[in-house]
Amino acid sequence: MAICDNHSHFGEGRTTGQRRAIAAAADAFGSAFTVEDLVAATRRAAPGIGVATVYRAVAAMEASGALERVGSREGGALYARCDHREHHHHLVCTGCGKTAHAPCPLGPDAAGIPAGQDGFVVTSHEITLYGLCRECLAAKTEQAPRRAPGPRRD
Amino acid sequence: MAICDNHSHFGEGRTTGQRRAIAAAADAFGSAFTVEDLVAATRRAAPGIGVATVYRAVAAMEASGALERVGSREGGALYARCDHREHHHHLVCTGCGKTAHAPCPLGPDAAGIPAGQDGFVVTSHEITLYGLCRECLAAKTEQAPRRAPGPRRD
DNA sequence: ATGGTTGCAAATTGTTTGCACAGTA
DNA sequence: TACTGTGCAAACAATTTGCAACCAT
Repeated sequence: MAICDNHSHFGEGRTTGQRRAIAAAADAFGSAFTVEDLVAATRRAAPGIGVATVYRAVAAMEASGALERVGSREGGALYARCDHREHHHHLVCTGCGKTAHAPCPLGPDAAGIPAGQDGFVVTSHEITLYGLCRECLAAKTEQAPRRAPGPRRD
Repeated sequence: MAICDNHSHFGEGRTTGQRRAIAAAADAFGSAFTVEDLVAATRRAAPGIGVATVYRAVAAMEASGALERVGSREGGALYARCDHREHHHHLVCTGCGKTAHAPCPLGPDAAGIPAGQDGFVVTSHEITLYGLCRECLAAKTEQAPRRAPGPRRD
């Protein structure tokens, strides 16, 4: 799958300057970002861009698999660049929000899922690993342990 | 842990009629529910209860571990009764929203997490299993496959 | 020319908060 | 009596949508 046609981040849509700017801004992030972040970043290249446009672009990118929702941070959804290559999950740094991809700890094709529980048939799963990236870990150990933006269940 | 004192669902709080009604309503659910659902259910026993009260009660119950957020459904958080006994996860039926507990597929104390990825140190994880409960599975197989409220990433 | 895209602002919606009053401990 | 919990409504914040102008194709 992943009918990754010629169109870079958006599935079908037209290639406009704004969309290009949004895609570029998204690519530039090395960590997860909120729509708000993306708007701010995009505006550095396309000053007058509207929030709605970014929301619509994000929806399109998510639909085409160029973006993935990796959780949420205090009322705002977190996204990360990510080409739907194959089944994988995300590591999210609770310190800075940086994300990394992680192989599925359940195995190749999600084998190992304790199915049958109460007659349930598991069809899919969702895993998010929280932790600290190298930098945040270093910062944390050399200073007094501070409160981190704890894992949000969303 | 789970300093489950005499106070049933709320940690410290006082025992009021409303809170009792809310707790009872929460207990009555066999599946995950949104705050909206809970408000509706509670109102059958305590007609005049306010939304804010329920939100506050939900927050208290979540804090005390009597309730757990198990995802979100189209803009609304999903909760489920759940006493924080030990580390576990949830099975959510994509057909009806029913939930069940599931042991952690990663093992007793989350061993098996592919840590070290990019210098990350994994401190916690979050897993939600989606699938179909016995009833929904039966309903699905005997009829034409219908679209289910697909797993929301939150 | 055609239809998707954009901006702006208004509208929605889920959730929180301020405040005066009621009820528990 | 001293607070905590409750209701109501206003406040908020994230996200969506209507609509006219705009621009790839």
